Amino acid sequence: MPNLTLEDIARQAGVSRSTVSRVVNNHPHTSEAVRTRVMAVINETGYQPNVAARSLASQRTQTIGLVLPHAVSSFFTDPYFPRLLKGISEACNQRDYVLALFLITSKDDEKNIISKVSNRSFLDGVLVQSGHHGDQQIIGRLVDARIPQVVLGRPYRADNVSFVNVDNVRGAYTAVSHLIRLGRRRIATITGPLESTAGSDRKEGYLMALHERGARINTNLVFEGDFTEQGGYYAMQTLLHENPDAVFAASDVMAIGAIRAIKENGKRIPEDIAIVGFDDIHSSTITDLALTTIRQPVFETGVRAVEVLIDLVKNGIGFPQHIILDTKLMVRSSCGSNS
Amino acid sequence: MPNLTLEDIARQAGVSRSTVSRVVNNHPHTSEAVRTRVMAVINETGYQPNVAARSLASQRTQTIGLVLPHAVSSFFTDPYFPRLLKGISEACNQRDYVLALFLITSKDDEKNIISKVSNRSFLDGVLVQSGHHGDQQIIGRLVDARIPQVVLGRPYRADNVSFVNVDNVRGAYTAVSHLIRLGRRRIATITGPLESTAGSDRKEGYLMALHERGARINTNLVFEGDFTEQGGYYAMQTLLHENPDAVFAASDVMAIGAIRAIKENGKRIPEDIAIVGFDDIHSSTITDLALTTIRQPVFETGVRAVEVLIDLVKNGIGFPQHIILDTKLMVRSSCGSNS
DNA sequence: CTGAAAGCGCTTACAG
DNA sequence: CTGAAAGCGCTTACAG
Repeated sequence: MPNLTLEDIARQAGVSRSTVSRVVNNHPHTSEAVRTRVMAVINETGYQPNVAARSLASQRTQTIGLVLPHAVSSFFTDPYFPRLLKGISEACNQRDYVLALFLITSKDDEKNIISKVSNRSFLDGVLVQSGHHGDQQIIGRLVDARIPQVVLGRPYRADNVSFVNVDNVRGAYTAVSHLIRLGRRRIATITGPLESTAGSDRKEGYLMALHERGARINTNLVFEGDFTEQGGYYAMQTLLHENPDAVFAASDVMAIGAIRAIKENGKRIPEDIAIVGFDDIHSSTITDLALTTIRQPVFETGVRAVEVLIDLVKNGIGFPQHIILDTKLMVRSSCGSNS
Repeated sequence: MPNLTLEDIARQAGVSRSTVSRVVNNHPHTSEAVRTRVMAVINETGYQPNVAARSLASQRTQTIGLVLPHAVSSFFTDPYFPRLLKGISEACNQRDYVLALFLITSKDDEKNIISKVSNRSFLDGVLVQSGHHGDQQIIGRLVDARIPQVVLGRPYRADNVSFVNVDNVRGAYTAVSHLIRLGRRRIATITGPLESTAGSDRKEGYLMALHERGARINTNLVFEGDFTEQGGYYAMQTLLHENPDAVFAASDVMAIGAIRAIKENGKRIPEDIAIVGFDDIHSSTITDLALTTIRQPVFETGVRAVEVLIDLVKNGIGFPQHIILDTKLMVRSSCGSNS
């Protein structure tokens, strides 16, 4: 069967091409009679509009891109990405946008993808997962190309760019304040990579909470992790030498590693060491211990980012929008209760 | 800046539109002199061809779709998908194809996505993750629409459709044979969902190995899981009543759950119960125990699927291609050594 | 509410 | 090796 065109449908329905186009696109001013006649022919024939022709004429592609720069290594281990992807994907479906995915895994990829993604005729807008210095390049290119973009996470230089982020500072602050309220005094932290904004923001929250109670910071209680279980495990092994009575791990995955180290060391949780994580990944890997943690709205981050992006696409880039979503302390048994 | 067109470049380079097009697309018959002149103008101006116009004229989109039907729930917990995605994504980048992602998370999504994906003008081809009965619908629609497609996994009805799969039967057979060789006699299995082809194929491998040694099957030693850690945990709790001396878990994630149940029960691994998994997810979550497992080439599955798909796109659908990749037994400490 | 017509920016035989 | 020209299949002011 040859591909059907608007022209074919028009002929069969006895109207003009323009009219069929209006029906297909739900334009307001079409008479009920004509509309039903045309729809009948469309359903009968299974006509589907040509996407390229439509984009060419309308200068819209109804497609947005998602760029994951430099194959964020945690992409493969952290449940963060699947949840984010689900939010983005559902939001796109609902608004009738298609999602194009770009995983940057090498320098070659990067060049290629940057030039593809900055072609205005290709995508209506793009979402960039960010939080590392290296991401500035792609963000800058998109700004120069005047392509609507929304950054997921906090970019290093936030001016001129819209982003949707979670309040990492406040989340970490809340976690550590909780430990302080419970009477813990030697509170350690396993940070994320400090060159990432999520890592450094959560560390800042930790410091803020300690400063607030007027404590001096013991730098031996601060250890940089990498958002992996393995990293959490090693970090905790080192921190154990300092005899902490609590730990704030900047991700649940690292908390799981830390717990393993603590147990191997023969200490009890929460009696000897209380622990709080960050993410609320619902990991059943640790159901023998309910982990107190900071829940962050990952799914919602994806949805909001798509909403903002589509707004920029439709109404122009204008002023950058900065959306900061709240986190929530989930109290469970891993840090005990007031003593 | 107004968007540049071929016409603009042609004018500046003093050649025709056709010639610029040939240079841009690396067509063979263009003189070196003209080529360099045109390229100079292109680089100077930053010209990028209009994607829609190109698709419309060439009837190619250079885009392939990846459909994940019914939000395979393990998408959010199993490291399988990120690895698959990486393989697919890298292969696409290298061949200059763009990847459009479709997560089906609801019935509404499904309708929408099926009709979008079966529009010939939209995608050059599509990859469908499969292994459930429900996936037949979308596969059928794509066959009807004569859109090149490759199924990831084994579809229920394999005729007429190309697929790339892992040899699940043989993998499971190898795992269980290994346990038999080690002298284990009460070998249990935690299967995947039996309505999935991966689940039932791996169960078949288990049965094959036992039949081969002439054993009767004890159905109490077979328990259906769901590829989650939680599911593995519960399955193992039940199986423990049967006093098995070995378990074959149809996924590493389930094996992790099973290990938890075994330890809670006070049994030793591998002395009391040997365990073999499937996947080789390199989970550091269980580094206190090195898990013997069947490695499956997930990344390569993605790459091969893209290769086959692009072949179908370029050379016509023709006869369906069935590619079955080998697995490999990774012997570690969780099932001990010969006794 | 509907139609005729211009235009979106490419590719690709067809000549030469 | 290069150019003129047809054609890909839509959308969208502009009239009426």
